[in-house]
Amino acid sequence: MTDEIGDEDYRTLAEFRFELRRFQRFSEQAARSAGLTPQQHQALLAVRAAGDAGMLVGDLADRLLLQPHSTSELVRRLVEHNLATREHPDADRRQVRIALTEKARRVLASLSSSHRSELRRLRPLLKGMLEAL
Amino acid sequence: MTDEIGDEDYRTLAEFRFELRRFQRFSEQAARSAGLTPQQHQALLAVRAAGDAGMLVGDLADRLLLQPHSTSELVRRLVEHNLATREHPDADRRQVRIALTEKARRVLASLSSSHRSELRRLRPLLKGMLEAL
DNA sequence: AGCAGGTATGTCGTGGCACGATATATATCA
DNA sequence: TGATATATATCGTGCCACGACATACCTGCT
Repeated sequence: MTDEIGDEDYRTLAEFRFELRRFQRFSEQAARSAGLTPQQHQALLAVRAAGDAGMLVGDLADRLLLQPHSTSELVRRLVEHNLATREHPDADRRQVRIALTEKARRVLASLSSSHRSELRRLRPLLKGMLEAL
Repeated sequence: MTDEIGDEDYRTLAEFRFELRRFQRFSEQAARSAGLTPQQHQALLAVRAAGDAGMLVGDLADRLLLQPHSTSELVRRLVEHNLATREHPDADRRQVRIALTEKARRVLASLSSSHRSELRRLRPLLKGMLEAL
């Protein structure tokens, strides 16, 4: 929009996106090796990060940037795979509160550890590219 | 795998992924506003960053982390929308060299400028989260 | 030269995932 | 109590990358 973009900027932008794709590929691969789809992994992480009280379907939709009804389907699959439980709080019985199963917590702990390592490995590279912009 | 992951780590990982999703949403939205699919945008950026000589389908596949035949379909759509040209080099007539059209270069310049701004805006946030891991 | 095998790209059919449109259940408030 | 809003769910659809396979071309070996 404002100032010009030069060859070097294109290279940096392309390189940044390339590294993001590699990270996502790493993450997808790790999730699938653990028996999860990438989306299921992201859902577990978001619920776990929200704390012990669990999370509502709508809140999860906000964090995943999905439509509520897409999130509803995702949660159905989590329950189907014994990764989450659904519960209607008495306060508002339209809502559905999601909590993780023991199995989910176990799988997520392992995935998160390898992700932290991978991100630490990528850190200098990503920071360098962010500087270059 | 090695050391334990605590509540704080889960929050940082979840926040990092949330910001990545937001950036991708921004990027998708920007691409669609410019009349491109997100994949088309990434393809144009990769070809542009490769330089004036253009790029082979296989090289583009490597940069986009796609299968060559998926990339072939993507390139077909680029040509269809007057965003790229295909050419068989004399040296090896199996290959297809991709070059950007003027239209593509114009659209990409505008998109890249807004992406650079957005990334500069995000920079402190992303760097902070990378530190926290 | 000619053929066997490799390489670069392309075609076709399929599946998964998020979406739009719509439905259901529950809550809130005039 | 009825009207409207909110939270979640269901159903059918479309898109994109993939697997399986096909085609064109190249290269080395004999």
